[in-house]
Amino acid sequence: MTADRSRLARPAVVVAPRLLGAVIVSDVGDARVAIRLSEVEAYEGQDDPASHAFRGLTPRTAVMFGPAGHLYCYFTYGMHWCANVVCGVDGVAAAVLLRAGEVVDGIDVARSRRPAARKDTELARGPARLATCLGLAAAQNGLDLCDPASPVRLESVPSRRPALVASGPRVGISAATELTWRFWRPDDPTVSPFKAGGRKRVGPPPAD
DNA sequence: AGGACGATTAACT
DNA sequence: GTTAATCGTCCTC
Repeated sequence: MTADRSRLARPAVVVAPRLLGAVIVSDVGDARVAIRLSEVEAYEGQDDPASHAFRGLTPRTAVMFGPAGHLYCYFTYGMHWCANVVCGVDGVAAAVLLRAGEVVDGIDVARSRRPAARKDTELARGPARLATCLGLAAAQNGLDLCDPASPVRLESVPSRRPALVASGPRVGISAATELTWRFWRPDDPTVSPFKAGGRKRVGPPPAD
């Protein structure tokens, strides 16, 4: 069952924990890969200094400002693609970064796209790894995940927030590190390792 | 026009 | 534990 758009048209912080256990299905490249999500992060747009949309609408962030249920793909570190589910009402930027999951279909295709993975739990353990498994890049930016005819879809979104959800600071950011907007399934082996965010400090250490 | 930096990963010591 | 890879985006001249 493809996701109901109205359930995604809420703040990213509300939607994010509810996507744990949901399945994203990709038919990109005439091969199917499906991933059950185990780790996500919420980004709330113009109020959130860690969000790409913090400084307003640009060509890159335009999809984040659009209606919920679309795919926001971005390129980072000169080599990696990452994928988000757009949330919130039309005109308000919000998105959930898909950080990790378990490959539940197309495992041979996922392995071929991720030759460096030594174990199946590493295939989609990290946002760029997850996007690579699914074959997501620029061409998939903006796709409608709620359309049953779309090559990339969101399915099996739980009707209720899962009973077991862990939360903590988001990974790899240097602003708003006090917010615990990363959500994951505790004890799931596909959850990515935590890395403290931001670039290395230069200058005196923080005053306690 | 120039430069700093990044919602990361893999391969090192 | 550290670091190179690698380029689009955005900010500041």
